[in-house]
Amino acid sequence: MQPPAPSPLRGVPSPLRATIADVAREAGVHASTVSRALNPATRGMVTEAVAQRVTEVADRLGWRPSAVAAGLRTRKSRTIGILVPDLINPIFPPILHAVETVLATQGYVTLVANTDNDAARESLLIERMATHLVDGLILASAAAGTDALSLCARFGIPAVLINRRMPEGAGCAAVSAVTNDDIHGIGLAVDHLVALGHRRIAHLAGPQGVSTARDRRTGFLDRMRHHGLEPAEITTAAAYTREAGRAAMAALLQGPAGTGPSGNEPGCTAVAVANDMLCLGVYDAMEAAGRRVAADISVTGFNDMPFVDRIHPALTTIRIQHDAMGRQAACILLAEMAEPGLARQSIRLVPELVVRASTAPPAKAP
Amino acid sequence: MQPPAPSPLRGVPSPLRATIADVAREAGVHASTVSRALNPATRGMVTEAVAQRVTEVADRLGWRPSAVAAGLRTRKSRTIGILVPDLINPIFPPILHAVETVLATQGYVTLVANTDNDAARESLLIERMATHLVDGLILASAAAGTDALSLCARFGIPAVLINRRMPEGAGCAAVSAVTNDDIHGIGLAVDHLVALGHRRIAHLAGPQGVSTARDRRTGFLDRMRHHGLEPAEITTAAAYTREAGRAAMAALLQGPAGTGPSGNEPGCTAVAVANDMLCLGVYDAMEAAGRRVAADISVTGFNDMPFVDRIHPALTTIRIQHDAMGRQAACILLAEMAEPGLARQSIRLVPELVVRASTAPPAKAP
DNA sequence: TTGTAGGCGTTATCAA
DNA sequence: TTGATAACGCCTACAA
Repeated sequence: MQPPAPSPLRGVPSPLRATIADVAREAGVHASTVSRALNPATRGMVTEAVAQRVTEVADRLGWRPSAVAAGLRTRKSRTIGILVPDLINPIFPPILHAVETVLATQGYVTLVANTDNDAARESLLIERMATHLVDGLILASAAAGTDALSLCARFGIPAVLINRRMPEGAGCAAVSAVTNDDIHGIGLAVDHLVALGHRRIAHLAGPQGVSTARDRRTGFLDRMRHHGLEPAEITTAAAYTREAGRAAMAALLQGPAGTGPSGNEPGCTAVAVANDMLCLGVYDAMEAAGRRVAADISVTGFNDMPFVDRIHPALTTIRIQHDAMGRQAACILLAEMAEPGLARQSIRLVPELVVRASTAPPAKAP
Repeated sequence: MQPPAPSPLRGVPSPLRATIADVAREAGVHASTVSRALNPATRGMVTEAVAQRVTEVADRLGWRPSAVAAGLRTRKSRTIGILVPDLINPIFPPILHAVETVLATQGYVTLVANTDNDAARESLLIERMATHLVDGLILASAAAGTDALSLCARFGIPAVLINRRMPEGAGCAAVSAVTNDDIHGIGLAVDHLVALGHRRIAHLAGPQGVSTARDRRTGFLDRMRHHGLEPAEITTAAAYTREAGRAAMAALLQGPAGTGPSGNEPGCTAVAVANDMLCLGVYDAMEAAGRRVAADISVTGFNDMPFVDRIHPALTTIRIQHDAMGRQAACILLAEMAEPGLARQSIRLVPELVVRASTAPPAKAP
């Protein structure tokens, strides 16, 4: 009969919000009628007059639906989770933004969580999201050997991989994925360097646990072979971070013993790096070693993440379709949520080369 | 009697997970005993032998707690929400990371949502999070004139503001906040420019809806007055984005009619910009106009966001304490969740000047 | 220490 | 079209 206390003491477990029962009492109808009137999907089952009155009362009492109570019955939350390995990497926010934009049009809200590249944390987050009844999951974090997909299967949560895919024939349940054509992308970098005249080209790879890293490495080797070249060297960074990039490049600059002209020179005139984040560290290492990017050693990145057009020298890199990637993933997820039996699909987006100032013809041998 | 179907068809609303009742039946005890045995907080109320057996059965059946059902009773979720205005701005991820790290130690999981600087979306997200029973909220997005705080109060959700604070005496409920000393920070930039010999200094301000923008503007004016200088010009960018920065700087480069030596010169030799994101646009505009950063016009930023040490010329800026900001906010939130009556606190962190290459003495008049 | 019963707020299935 | 009733899965007085 009373509206809920107007300003409940914070933290006191009193009835904070009006419930359907409150509205029913006040409007003089049964709770189930209120439920029907207030739920857009069932509003048609109720006389317009009743619907109006109920709505009016609900507004007056400040009623809000309890997603928890509704979820307990319906197992739905109109919420989608996104797992990201590392929000600090600027390529993810634009992708997230695209995902959110699409999902918002369908009334879904998006919750992002950071796995920090930690498989245990990833599992915890998936469990937690499952328990909060997310209707679907977008995984930008899943690495091979992770429980992510089996957890999704166990909880019956539709999931779409993004940016990374599971190893072919890994025996795990089929999932849809939206990825880059990483093999093609790194090939563009190699072609560009070769066209500039480089022959001794190194690859600075990322941690091989994820498909992007493996594909870029494979693609590098393939394309070098295509040009009849031996890879000068392949180093693997410990993580996709600036610091790991610096460390890996520092090692590479030492050069394999006896390869360089003076025996202690880097064995390459160009490096195709596995991603832009690593490139920042590569620049750091080169600066520390007194080498000039482009003039001494050409560098290519991957991702065209925001801001790399303004670093110095501006980075030549492979642009991926951030926006399309997010949009496609969201669309596939929506489709699979609507129709769970739908065939899984794997979309591979085509990247393009963006030439800037970090690449140049090799310096003449002294 | 049966464990739940081992591999339930996805999307079919069958009993996906074992419930406490299933475990009880299988273990030959009552459901409430199972509840007590499985809840760490009440496990002591049960014989160790029973606890063991119950746990074992629960594991075997793959039981998972349903946060939804539990939340419906307890109104708790051990989940914290974070609202961010724009994930694409690289200053937020490091702050989020610090928040997550602290909260994770207490067993809380963190869910991030993007408001996109949209008040309506912000309200929707808060409602949605409330309805998902987040135990607390960290708001990096709240602008003046927003419903955020009243929504939190209505739902009884403890909240802490971060990076921004509410206007003093705005009549809104008191909230704790962790911010920068923006007034001091921009003062450091002015001092630095004045020390270099600049007298005609402009300010490129951010949208005045948020406290950071207002404080930096105020601080700029104060400090100029302190030095006995008139501000050369104050332009306000339409948003905290690179593009808005470019547009604002382009306008500023036109110069107020007749101010420059030739009547169409910019009326300043230096610009103190309200944040680093805008600076990227400032660089763009200067490049387009054929002006050199530092050599022609000095530029200072604010935030020391990741990567600005590698743009060209490296940005002189004001470093804020990302990490401390996140940590402090998380700690305050934890304290206020534990003890709702706690006095609100406002922490202001002290920023520092980082001198790089985007500032230099003013060019001699031709 | 364990069992009993009732309820958290909503929706779904009946019957009227 | 509306009302009655029973879940959804868990927690918690209270009683035994």
